[in-house]
Order: sequence, then structure tokens, then C-alpha cells
Amino acid sequence: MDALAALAEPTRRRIVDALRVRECTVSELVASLGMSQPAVSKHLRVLREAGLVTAQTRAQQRIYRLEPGPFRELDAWLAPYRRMWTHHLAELERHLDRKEDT
Amino acid sequence: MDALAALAEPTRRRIVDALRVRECTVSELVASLGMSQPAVSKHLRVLREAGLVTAQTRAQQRIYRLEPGPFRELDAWLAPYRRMWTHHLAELERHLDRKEDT
DNA sequence: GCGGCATATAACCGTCAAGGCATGTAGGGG
DNA sequence: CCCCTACATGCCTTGACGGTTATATGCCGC
Repeated sequence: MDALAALAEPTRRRIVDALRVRECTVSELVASLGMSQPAVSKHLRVLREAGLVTAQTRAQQRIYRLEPGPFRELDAWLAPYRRMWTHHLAELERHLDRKEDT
Repeated sequence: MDALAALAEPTRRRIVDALRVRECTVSELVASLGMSQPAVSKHLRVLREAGLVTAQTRAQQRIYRLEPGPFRELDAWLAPYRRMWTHHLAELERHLDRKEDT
């Protein structure tokens, strides 16, 4: 779950949120984030090493896009916890049913 | 998504993994984690402030249990990304269908 | 009330990450 | 070739974090 650590950073979440809409070059991300270019490149490196994004070279530009794998892993990790609130919902329903009887 | 930052820590993930099975006192967590009690208490504080756990006082013990809310939020945040790999799977299926034709 | 148990907080230290600036590198255009 | 563009990397500083030991707080039994 290395992806989780990478996504803990607000800036990096902003990056993946942007990439979810469409793939972007570094310059586009720099513009939309209002941060220095080296800072953005460093965040992209972290995301790359976590496998969350990949870069494709076109001329001098690097086009970054999301990679689904780690998101699936995160989803799988979260799965057992999903049972928690579905169970809660079931309990709530039972409770409401009992109240309806009275 | 403050919960994400809290869950980025491996030790804190071990704690929530333990609490997923059953609610625990601090001493039980200290024993199962093999760490000093203050360290565990600090992690529990972070988890509390992120709303991931709540504590119930019984005598001198604090019984910690998971709170579903933030996990649901995390799930909701992840939802749009889920579309990503389901879409990929659909593409893969189409690809395989085409190969089957040849 | 007092001593002891369970937990929280305080003070401190080492480490690490995020941001800035300056510089390196690679590819295209003139 | 040269230079400019687009990006990566190195270095530095600062602030936050995880761990420790020592100490405070809160609650029970006697």
C-alpha cells in the first residue's frame, strides 16, 4: 500500500484529480497548481514510483496519465471495511422495521 | 480526506486492521504491536482526530472501536477512479473479441 | 485519602519530506 | 552548431512526524 502514502499528500491528490479528467503535460500541471516546476516534477516522481502514473515522452514534453493498478489495490484494501457500514445499514434497517411495527 | 493521511502510516494501518476484527483496549494494542504505550497512544490520538476511531471509557481502560464515516468518505473519493479500471476491462474485452474473430 | 493501574501528555531527538533556487539534460528549430 | 524549450535532478532549509523516557491525570480498591 505504497500508493496510500503517495496519496496522503494534498498536492498529489490534486494532481491525480486533474489526471482523472484527462492526461496532462508537466507544464499544464504547473500552471493549474500554481507551484514551481521542480516541485511538481518531484511529486510526479513519487507518483511514478508508486505506480500511480506513467509518463509518455513526446518531443520535449512528458505526458502523464493515471495507472489503474494501485487504485485497484487500494480498493481491495478498503473492501473489508466496506462490510462495516453495510452491516451498520442493515442494523439500522432492522431498527427502523421494529419501530414501524409499533 | 484527512483520514487518508492518518492511514498512510503503516503502524496506524496495523491498528485499524486489528480494530476491524474486534474492539480493543490500549494495552491490548500495545501488546500486539510491540511498541511503547505512549507511541500507541499518539497514533490513537491521530486516528481519533481523523474520526477513524472513537474511545469509550470503562474504568481505567479506553475501549477503541472503528468509526465507519471516514472509510465511507474514502470510498466515495475512490469511486470516480473505479470507473477507470472498469472501463479498461471493457476495452480489454473488446480487444479480445476482435482477436477471436481472426 | 492512598497506592496502583491504565492511559494521556510533555519534552526531546533523529529522520525525512516538501518547498525553494540553481543547474543539468535532452530534443527541435533556425 | 546554437539556443530555446520542457523537464529532471541536486542542494539547502525548514517544519512535521515517529519513537523514546519521564511525568501528569483519572479511576478503582482498600
